[in-house]
Amino acid sequence: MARSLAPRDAFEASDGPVTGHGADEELARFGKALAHPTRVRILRLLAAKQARMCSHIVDELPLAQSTVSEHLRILRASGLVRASERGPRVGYCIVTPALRRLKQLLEAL
Amino acid sequence: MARSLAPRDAFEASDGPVTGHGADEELARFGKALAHPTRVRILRLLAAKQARMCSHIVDELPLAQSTVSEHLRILRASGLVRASERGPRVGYCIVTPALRRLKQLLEAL
DNA sequence: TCCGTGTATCGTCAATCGTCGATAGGCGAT
DNA sequence: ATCGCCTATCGACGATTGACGATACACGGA
Repeated sequence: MARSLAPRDAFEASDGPVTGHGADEELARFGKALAHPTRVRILRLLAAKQARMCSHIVDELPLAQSTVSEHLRILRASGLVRASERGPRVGYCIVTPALRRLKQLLEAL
Repeated sequence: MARSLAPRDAFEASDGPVTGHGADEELARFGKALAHPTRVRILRLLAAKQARMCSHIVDELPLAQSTVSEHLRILRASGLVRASERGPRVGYCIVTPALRRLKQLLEAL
């Protein structure tokens, strides 16, 4: 199942090379995060700080809570999004260095 | 099957808005193209002009010709890659405006 | 303590992906 | 016209995704 992919919050915004096999994998991970319109939408909501909690996002989208949670998991796994630790009131936010890293990787294309 | 996704060479490097539903779809399409390490690798090969023909790429990768062809199809469908038409000797290349558009969409995040 | 709120995970299902080998089709050269 | 090279498509397969509802889990408050 999909949930086995990333038990916890995932990767660093590695500062390594922008080409080569490692960079290919890294860029592909980011690409995967962006590869669904819903996830792009969620990123925008987080970037605009129009949402912080999962429930806020659920309110904005025509999707079940579990589905949104799953998209958030994928975003976390990519490193683009971070959950400000646990409890029922989890605050999500964009990981700015990761976003910068993504742009950097893309520049190398 | 996967081939039903894009019969022909695909989308323009639209110059439209960088936010909103349309932009979400557009960015997701680019994301999908980047979402596999092999496709990133192929993009690099094309960008470096180390490859032009499908067969060149097949030589560089441990994959069957049909698999590479499929990845190229997906890249074409995203608009990031273009096939310079005609014949058994198809030359592939990066579509620079599309790449620029991708970076532009990403900047809006 | 028990309740309510907010998230994550599970189990399931249909759809899509990534891969291959086989095969079809186009064009240049013989 | 026929042969060979190059690419696209087909059909199959196991794996993964995206979606849901149900359920388990964690914490703050009554």
